[in-house]
Amino acid sequence: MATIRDVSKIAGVSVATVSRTLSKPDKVSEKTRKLVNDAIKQTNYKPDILARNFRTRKSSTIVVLVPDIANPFFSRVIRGIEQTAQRLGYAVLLGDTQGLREREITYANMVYTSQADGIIQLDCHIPFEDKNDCTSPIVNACDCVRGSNMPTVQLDNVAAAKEMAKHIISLGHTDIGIISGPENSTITNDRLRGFKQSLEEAGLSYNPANRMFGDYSLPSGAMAASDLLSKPIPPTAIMCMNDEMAIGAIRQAKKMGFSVPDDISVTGFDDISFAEFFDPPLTTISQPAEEFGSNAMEMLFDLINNKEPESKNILLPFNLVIRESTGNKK
Amino acid sequence: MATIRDVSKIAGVSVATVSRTLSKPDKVSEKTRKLVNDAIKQTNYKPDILARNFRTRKSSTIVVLVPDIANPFFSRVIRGIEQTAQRLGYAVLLGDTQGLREREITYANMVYTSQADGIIQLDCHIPFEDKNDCTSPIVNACDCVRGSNMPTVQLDNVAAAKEMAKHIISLGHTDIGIISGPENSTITNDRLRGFKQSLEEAGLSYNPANRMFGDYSLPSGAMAASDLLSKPIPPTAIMCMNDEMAIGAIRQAKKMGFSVPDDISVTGFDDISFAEFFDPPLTTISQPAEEFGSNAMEMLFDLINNKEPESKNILLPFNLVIRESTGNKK
DNA sequence: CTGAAAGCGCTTACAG
DNA sequence: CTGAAAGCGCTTACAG
Repeated sequence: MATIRDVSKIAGVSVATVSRTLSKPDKVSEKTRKLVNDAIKQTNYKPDILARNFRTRKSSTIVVLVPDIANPFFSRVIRGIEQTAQRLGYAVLLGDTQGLREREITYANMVYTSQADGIIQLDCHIPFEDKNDCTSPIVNACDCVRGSNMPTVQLDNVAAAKEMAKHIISLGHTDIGIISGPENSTITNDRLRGFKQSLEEAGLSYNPANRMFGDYSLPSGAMAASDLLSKPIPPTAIMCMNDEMAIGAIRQAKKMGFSVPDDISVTGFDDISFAEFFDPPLTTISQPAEEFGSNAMEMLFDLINNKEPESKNILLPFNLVIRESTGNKK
Repeated sequence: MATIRDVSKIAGVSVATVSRTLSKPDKVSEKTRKLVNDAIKQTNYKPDILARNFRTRKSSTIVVLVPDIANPFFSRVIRGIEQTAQRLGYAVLLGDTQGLREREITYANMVYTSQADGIIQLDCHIPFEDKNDCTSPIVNACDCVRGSNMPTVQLDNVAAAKEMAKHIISLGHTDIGIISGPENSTITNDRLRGFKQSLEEAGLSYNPANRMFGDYSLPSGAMAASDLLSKPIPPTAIMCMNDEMAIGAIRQAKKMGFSVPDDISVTGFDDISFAEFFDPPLTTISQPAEEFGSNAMEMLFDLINNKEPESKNILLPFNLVIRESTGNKK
């Protein structure tokens, strides 16, 4: 591979001039610029970005910590990150953490080792050994740590769950099951809170026995639904904290001979592409997945470059999408 | 941040010795080793990997070119890549190309600029300006370019499609629609070939009017099915080239009043997690998605390190999974 | 086993 | 507008 030195020799100028021609062409005379560009073409020179990054002390790379890349919602978030990163001149390193603290720390350490300039964390953990030492540029998106000083991009999960519960209650349901995510997730807690608020406003009481735990996967939704529907008097509606669990729940309900929504209404969350194509199409909360990514990346860009972001706590809009998996209580 | 120089001063040794303590501790006396390690702890020294990479002329990073990261099959492949890369000491850069040649080239160029040591391409394109100049370490996985000299990891798509078609034919279907991927894809062509082979072996003729084109998305499957089922005499079975299109097709069939599989059998390909939970559960071909990734990464590792890979053309096993979306012709 | 020294390919004040 | 020179933080022959 040709280096900047090879180019400078052929062009008959110094390496500084070649460098300048590349980075600040207006600071170079037209004549010299042509000389250099010709030499670049002749040698098929490509600047060594690794050397440049090393010299300028920035990697122009960010690392994204994602608990599960195969989750369709996160995939879309990452797509949003990648597109914006590309536009802003950053490369994206993939850190599939499986939610493991050890892997989160390993990947987050890349900032200390100059391999990355910043971090986007999609899980509700602080990915540092010392939780008080969040000195790295980091944005916490999607499921966010409550009360940390990390900047966030999130949904108003309380309000969204509240609106969903309200919709269910408006259909006449009073005995409502809930399939929630794992207990230590901020998203889970917020959505549960919204659910409870709607119950309360409707004068209904929250029955902890109606709450089942899943892990956001299809089978976990099916298992939870099985428990709920095996009760002597099963609930007439189930609110699920994501679409996968809702799809698993509906599948299980059908298997057990329940009709959806005639016997039981089921709702999801996220509005993944499959939601609309499922039978019945899922009533759910749509979220602008790509925007989580693009907003997080833009904010991180400001943080890395010591600009004050417009906002350090972005709340993205949601939308209740009513389809056919919910119906009036019979 | 502390540098290797800071550590060396505190430990009272040369930087070379600090470097050695890190990379070849057995070449350093126990006493010195302790001195150095203490100094490392005291200064909280973290080696600058960017500098190390620059110095050793390798980035320990690979870039993966994926047409669509939100595709559930590719997500799993990438998960396999990431896990194996991590194990082998490589970081993974994400190149969401949207199938665009321009973006493929941009990302593939990272090898020339020292930002990456190798490439995994998941699409059937040669991602270089000059298609004959595949000098970069590259592995072509999933949808592979036919007749290029890039090493490959793929499925025997001809055999898989053949087996699927055989299954459909064995149920008595003779008028079979096919919803295929885009025309220029190797996967598409191979699967079509397998389909035709089974027809031929069964003495059936291939009817080009029964072939619809999709783009592997849910809506495209629905649209294609709509065309197929609007025919005066619609086919009694539809073979789809992936699960999303099959799910879209079933959804559309149901909308149009067809029962699946009673009126029409529908098959998918990939066995994504939703396939099993759909109604009816999808008859499909399962592929070991993560293994595409791990095999590709292992092969790329050998290529990067100038070891001869065990095989340069890996064929992964598939499995016909018969569920309830296929049934006997009535 | 250890250290002095060269050097990886760039960028960037500085001087002219 | 241009060049000489320093230097980013490491690694690695080489010599002892």
